[in-house]
Amino acid sequence: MPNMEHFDCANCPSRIDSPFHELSENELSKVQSIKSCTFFKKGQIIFHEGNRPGGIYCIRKGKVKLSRLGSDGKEQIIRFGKDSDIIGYRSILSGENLSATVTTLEDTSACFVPKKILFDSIEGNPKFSLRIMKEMSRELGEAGRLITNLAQKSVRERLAEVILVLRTTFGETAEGNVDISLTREELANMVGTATESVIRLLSEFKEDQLIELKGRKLKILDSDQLARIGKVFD
Amino acid sequence: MPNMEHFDCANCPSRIDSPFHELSENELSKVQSIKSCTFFKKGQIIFHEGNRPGGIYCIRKGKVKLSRLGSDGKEQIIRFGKDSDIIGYRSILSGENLSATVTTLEDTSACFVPKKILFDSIEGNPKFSLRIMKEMSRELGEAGRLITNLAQKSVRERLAEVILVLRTTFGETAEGNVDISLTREELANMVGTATESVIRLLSEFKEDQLIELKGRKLKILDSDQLARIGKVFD
DNA sequence: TGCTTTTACTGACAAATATCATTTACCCCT
DNA sequence: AGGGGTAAATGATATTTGTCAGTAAAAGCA
Repeated sequence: MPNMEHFDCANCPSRIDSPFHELSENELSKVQSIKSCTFFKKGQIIFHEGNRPGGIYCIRKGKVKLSRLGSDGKEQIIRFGKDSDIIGYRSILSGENLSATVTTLEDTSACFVPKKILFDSIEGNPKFSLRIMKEMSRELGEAGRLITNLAQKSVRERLAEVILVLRTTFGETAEGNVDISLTREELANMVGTATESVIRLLSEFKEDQLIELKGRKLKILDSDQLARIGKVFD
Repeated sequence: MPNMEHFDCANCPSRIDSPFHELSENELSKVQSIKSCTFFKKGQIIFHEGNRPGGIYCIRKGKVKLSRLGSDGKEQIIRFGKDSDIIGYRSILSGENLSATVTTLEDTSACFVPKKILFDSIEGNPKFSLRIMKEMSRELGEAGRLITNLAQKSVRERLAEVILVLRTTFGETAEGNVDISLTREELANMVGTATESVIRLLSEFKEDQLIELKGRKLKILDSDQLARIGKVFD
């Protein structure tokens, strides 16, 4: 049973970047009074693909992966969520089942907002609606890029790109490592390849002094060269 | 220079299925008075990736493909649009450049709605907003499925699935052919493979009596077996 | 309709990647 | 801090898919 605590939205640093930033004081206090905050340990599942959620989660602090099962039962990581991201809203808005499973990658605290509040906010505040739409638009653009990469790039290219994307998404620790800990299998499940291929290619990148590896800690040494390998132009 | 004509939204059969169905008579008449209808011949480009559109198009009648250029300059077909679909709204809503090029696959008539009207409709009508969000949610779900397939399925599996998806999307002609005409290269640009591979696999499917081929006309003979090959369970 | 350009097809070969089996390392838990 | 269990690494091999070259067919246009 997850730990509960009632955080204050008004002081939540993650709110500034979330759609809830668009709400009036009044609207926010309604969210505040109804939401519930939950603590998830690393590896816990927040949402399960196929279920119908009763609301969304707004991530206060933490990291999660969104993944789907392919037809062979293999996990495919679609995207990540971190501080201030909201998850589960796609399913709520479309009225479909959850299309992805959400799993924490480290200890995470997130606030559950019942769907009624979400719909009320959309009903009453066009700025909030627009903010949600903007978020979805961004995600759709991102999905299109991912589709093109998966369809056209080689495994080697995709892995190089994934390494760079991870740094962009999660940043670096004080020691200069990419600030996310993933297994080789999870990397493979992002790239869409076999775990062994990821292992071999990482060794190659390490051999070529593009990255440094210490267990799951990964440091980027030559991002220019990685970008060239991954054909990342932007 | 495309041909112009002013169609009546109120009588537009495509409006029923589009987000504009949510507008009041008043709101609709404003759209009606400002929109402009355009005729595009087969093969014409409606939107060009990277540009900033001044509004969206609502497809009255026709078929289009949405595609992006990969880093090697190869086309990737992301999805299709047909009667009652709206295109270009992602870019308008996110404020980003167009992420895809839209090209007509046959003669198409579509109505241009300036972005101001779109924003006004969102501002003034939450039902319209919700309808747009629902549409985007559906697309995001679809994108997630596509990502998983591209990452995990073999070329053979993907082609089998694509054939079935095309029939679901476009239906069949009176003769029983899938009601869309695509080149082998375009099929390859959906599947994410080389044109030669598509040609070989199509011949194989034909050999195995799963499909019938006459030039670009394609008839599905055994959709169950195709679904099994493509690992399509739903 | 006939002509020109594009598209479709075929084969041979090369390259990339998956698969399977085995060993080694390391993570995590109590 | 030790040890069981999972993850990582490596090698050998099979399979899939891409590439290149060349020919045949068909679509589109004057």
